Amino acid sequence: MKKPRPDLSAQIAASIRDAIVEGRLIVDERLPSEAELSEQFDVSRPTVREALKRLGAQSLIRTQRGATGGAFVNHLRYEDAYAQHVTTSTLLLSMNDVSFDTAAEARFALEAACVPLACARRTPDHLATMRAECHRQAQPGLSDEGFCASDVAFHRALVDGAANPVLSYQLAGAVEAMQPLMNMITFSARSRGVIVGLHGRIADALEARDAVAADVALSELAAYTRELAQSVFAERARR
Amino acid sequence: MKKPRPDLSAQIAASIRDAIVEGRLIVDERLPSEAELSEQFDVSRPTVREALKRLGAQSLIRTQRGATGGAFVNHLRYEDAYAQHVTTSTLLLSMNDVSFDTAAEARFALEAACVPLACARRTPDHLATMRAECHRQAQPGLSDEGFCASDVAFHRALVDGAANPVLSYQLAGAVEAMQPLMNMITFSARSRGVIVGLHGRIADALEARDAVAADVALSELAAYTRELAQSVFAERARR
DNA sequence: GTTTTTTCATTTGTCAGACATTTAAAAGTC
DNA sequence: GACTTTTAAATGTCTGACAAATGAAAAAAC
Repeated sequence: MKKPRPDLSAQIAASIRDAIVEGRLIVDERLPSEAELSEQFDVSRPTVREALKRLGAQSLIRTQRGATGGAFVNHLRYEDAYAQHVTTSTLLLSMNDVSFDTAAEARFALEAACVPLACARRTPDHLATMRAECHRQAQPGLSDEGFCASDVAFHRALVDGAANPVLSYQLAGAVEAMQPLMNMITFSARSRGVIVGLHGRIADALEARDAVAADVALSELAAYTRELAQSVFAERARR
Repeated sequence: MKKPRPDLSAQIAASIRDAIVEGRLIVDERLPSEAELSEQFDVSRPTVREALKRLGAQSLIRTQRGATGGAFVNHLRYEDAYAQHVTTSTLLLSMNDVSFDTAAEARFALEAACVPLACARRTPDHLATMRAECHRQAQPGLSDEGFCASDVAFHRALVDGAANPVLSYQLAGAVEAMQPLMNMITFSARSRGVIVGLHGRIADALEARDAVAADVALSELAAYTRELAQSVFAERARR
C-alpha cells in the first residue's frame, strides 16, 4: 500500500514536464544549464542528465552542445509525436492480446468517420497516392509484407484526405498498428484481387465526392477483411 | 546536409527499443545488468543509464532494485500509455496553433464513429456515468473548469461505451486534449443549459439503443459548440 | 576600418571510480 | 523446521575529470 517514492531523476523530469505543459516554460526557451539545474534541485549532474534524457525521449526538449547550447523546450511537431504514437500503439496491440477483430473494428470505425470529410476535401494528390497504392497491390510479385505496407499507405491517404491534422495524428496509431496483425495473414491472389477492387471503389467514390458510396465500399472491405481473418485463423487452429 | 551522429545513449536506447518492438526481447524478460550492458556496448555505466532512462520514460522498461532486480521489458498497459498520449496530444494542440474548429471537428467525427458501437454495447455503468456528469453540469455553482472537466468525462463515457479498448485509447488523446481549448470559453447559464440538454438526449438515445437519434443529438451538439466558440472568439476579437 | 583568423569560455557528452540503498537468496542459529 | 543474520548483486547517486562542440570575443591581417 505504500507508494514507492519515485527516483530523483523522475521527480525532476516530472517537475520540468509540468512547467512545460502548464506553459511556465515556452517553446524555444532555454532551460538552465545542467550545472545550474543540479544546484537548483540539489542533486548531482548525472541525475539531472537522466531527467533531461527522459524528457528528450518524449521530444519535449532538445539539446545542443557548445557555448550557447543547452536544453531547449522543443516545438513538438506532428512528425515527432507520430513515430512515438505508432510505436506505442503497436506495442499495446501486441502485448495486450488484442484480437484481430477488435483492432479491425476500431480501424474501420475511425476511417468511416473520415469518409465524409475526405470526400469534401481530398486533393488530386490524395487520389494519386491511393491509385498508386492500388497499382502496387495488383503487382503479382509483391510479397505479403509489401502488400500489407501498401494497404497501410492506402488507408493513410484516405485519412489524410480529411485534411484535419488532429484526425490524422490520432488515427495514425490505429492504422499503422494494424500492420503487424495484417502481416499474420497470407493473402491469396484471389483475396488480393477482391481487396484491390474495393480499394478502387473507395478511390472512385472519393473522386466523385460520393460519401455514401465510399462508406458502402469501406463497410464491405471491413466485412471482407474480418471474414478473411476468421478463415485464416480457423485454418491455422485446425492444424 | 550532414547528419549529426546521435548520442551514444540515444543509439543504445534505439537498439534496445528495436529489440523490444521486433520481439527479440519479450515481456518481463530481464535485460543484462547496467554493468554488462556497458561492457557489451563498450560505453560507461552512466551512458547506459541515460539510455535506460529514455526507455523508462516511454514505459518500455521498468527497473527494480535489489539482488534480483534490474531492467525488465514492461508489459505496456493502456493506463501507462494513456497519460503519455494525453500529454503529447495536449502539447501538440497548444504548440501548433490548432484552431478550435479543427480540434472540435476531429473530436465529434471520432465520437460519431463510436455511436453505433456504443448503442449496441453500452452497459448500465456507462449510462450511470453519463447521467451523473449531466447532473453535475447542471449544478449552478460549478466553475467553468469544472464544467469542462465534466464535459470531458461525459464524452469519455460515450467513447468507452463502445467497449473497444483500441478505440478508447486512440480517442483519449482527441477527447482529453480538447479540455484546454474548451477552458478558453466561458459558458453562460443559458449555453450550459443547452449543452446539458443535448447531453441528456445523447444519454437517452444510448439507453434506447437508438443510434440515429444519438447521431442527430451529437451533430447538434457539435454545431452548437462551434457556434458558441465562434461568438466567444468574435466577442474577444472586438475588444 | 573591415575582414579574417585565432583564442577562449561555456555547455553538453562521456568516462572512471566510489559509496549508499534495496532486495532476495544463502548461511547460520535456535 | 522456522526464524534470524549475513551476504552478494543490482540499481541509485555522487564526485571529479576530460573530450568535443560551438559561438563569441579578441587578435591579427589586409
